[in-house]
Amino acid sequence: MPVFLHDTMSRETRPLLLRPDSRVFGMYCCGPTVYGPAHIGNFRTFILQDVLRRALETDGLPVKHVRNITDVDDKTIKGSIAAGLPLTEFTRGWTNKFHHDCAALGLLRPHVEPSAVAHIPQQVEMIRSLVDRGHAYVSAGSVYFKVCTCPDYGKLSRIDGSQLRSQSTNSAGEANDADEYDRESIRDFALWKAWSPEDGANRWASPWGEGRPGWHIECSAMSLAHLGVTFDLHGGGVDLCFPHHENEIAQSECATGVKGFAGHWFHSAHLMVEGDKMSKSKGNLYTLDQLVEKGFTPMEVRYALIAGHYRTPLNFTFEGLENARSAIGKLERFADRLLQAAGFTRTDFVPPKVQEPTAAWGRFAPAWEALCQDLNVPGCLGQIFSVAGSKDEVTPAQARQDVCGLARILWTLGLTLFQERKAEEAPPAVAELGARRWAAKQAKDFATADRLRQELAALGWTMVDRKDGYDLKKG
RNA sequence: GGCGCGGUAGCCAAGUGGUAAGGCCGGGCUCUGCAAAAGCCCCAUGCGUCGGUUCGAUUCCGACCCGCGCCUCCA
Repeated sequence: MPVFLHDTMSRETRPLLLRPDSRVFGMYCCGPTVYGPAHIGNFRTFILQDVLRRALETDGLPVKHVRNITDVDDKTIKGSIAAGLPLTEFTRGWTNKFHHDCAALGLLRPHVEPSAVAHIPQQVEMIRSLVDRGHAYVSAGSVYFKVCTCPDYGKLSRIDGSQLRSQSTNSAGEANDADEYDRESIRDFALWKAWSPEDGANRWASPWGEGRPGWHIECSAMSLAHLGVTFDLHGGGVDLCFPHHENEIAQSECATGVKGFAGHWFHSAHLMVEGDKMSKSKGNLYTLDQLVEKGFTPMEVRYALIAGHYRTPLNFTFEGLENARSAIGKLERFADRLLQAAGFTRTDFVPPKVQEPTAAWGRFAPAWEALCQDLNVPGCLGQIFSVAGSKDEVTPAQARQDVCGLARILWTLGLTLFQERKAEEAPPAVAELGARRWAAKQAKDFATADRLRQELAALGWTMVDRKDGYDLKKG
């Protein structure tokens, strides 16, 4: 069964298939701007793209996943100058941090991760083509895209360009950039920006003088370089729909003369935090590190971020994170029972051949079908738990099929079970109390044992008895 | 104003023209010296409001109310 996905351009839910003349499914995703740590809102989008890619691979489609690194723009230049570092050194640090977080969250590495600063010649080339074809003009050393030369501009977001509200001030009430005055129309956007003193040493040669590329052009140039004139799917957060993706379409189609830039548009909804829009001023822009510091595992964060449908804004809350923790625990216990019924051990719980189309789904076929219906992750999770709670008697052979199906579905979701949680080391005084209580219990001196339990509680520790010993937990 | 998304139990969240998955929380039970954990059971005559179509609508149509996002560089 192919994966069906809603397409922003056509507003239809269509199957994702290999094109007749193609051997690989080309997928381009707008990546991070590396000027600081990515926040969980960024990661929601990247995780959703990861789930989509995994679903396609599970379906047996060969995918080429390209996700760029935006390492030359206003923010990276400003950040590097403030940090007193060369641009590439500054962005390398944040790129490494991004990769580290991605690995922790279980994201597959894209097959190609092109850097914008490493593709300046390609961007210049595309701009030159646009100028040659009359789709761009030079003004004061900058180059702008002439929107009125692109009749179908606005087709993705269905915005009628001529009705764009013109504004001479931004949302903060400040006058917009001086370069506004060099544009022929408010709708036109920069392809190349002339060097200005605040760019410091960051300047590149071009036929129009020294400067740097505009923002939108990098994705057009890099998708062309790595996926060709047209490709299968383009993804990003909803906010990129306009103007970024709209501009990409205009640039690419006008530069190559070929329509149908991307076959499918995948936009994921934004994240809210505790009912509020995420913003720096509200201090609710959480990073992975901040959540890990609060004791949550990256897997719990991943679960919480995929627990809502990708086209519905998700309200990220600590309650949701706790919910994810309980749910993962339940999944792990169920997997253990299933493994046991199949005569397997935990180390067998890996899906080495997820892309094997003949691999079994067992009772997890409905869970997979949910994913195929517009990447319905919440529906998929519901199906998994339905199996977990079912009273079906299963034979060992059926259990082995189920194990295969569960492993495949969890791989597709990118959920890794049985990860060790770092146990908090009990201080010596607490460990001493614990040992004394255990001894008292063994001696059936329950009065002393209960007293010691209360003393532990007073110190903020809980003692959990097992058959053969005990654990000390904080809180 | 334009474009778009959503309103389903205490919270989160699927879904369907034929009478509401699942998770969390809560309640009960079992087990356990206690506690915790775990397992089992229970938990929306109801799906924003009002009309319409229909044998039948939460699901289709219309209107309205409410919340949210984007509208030039935020995933």
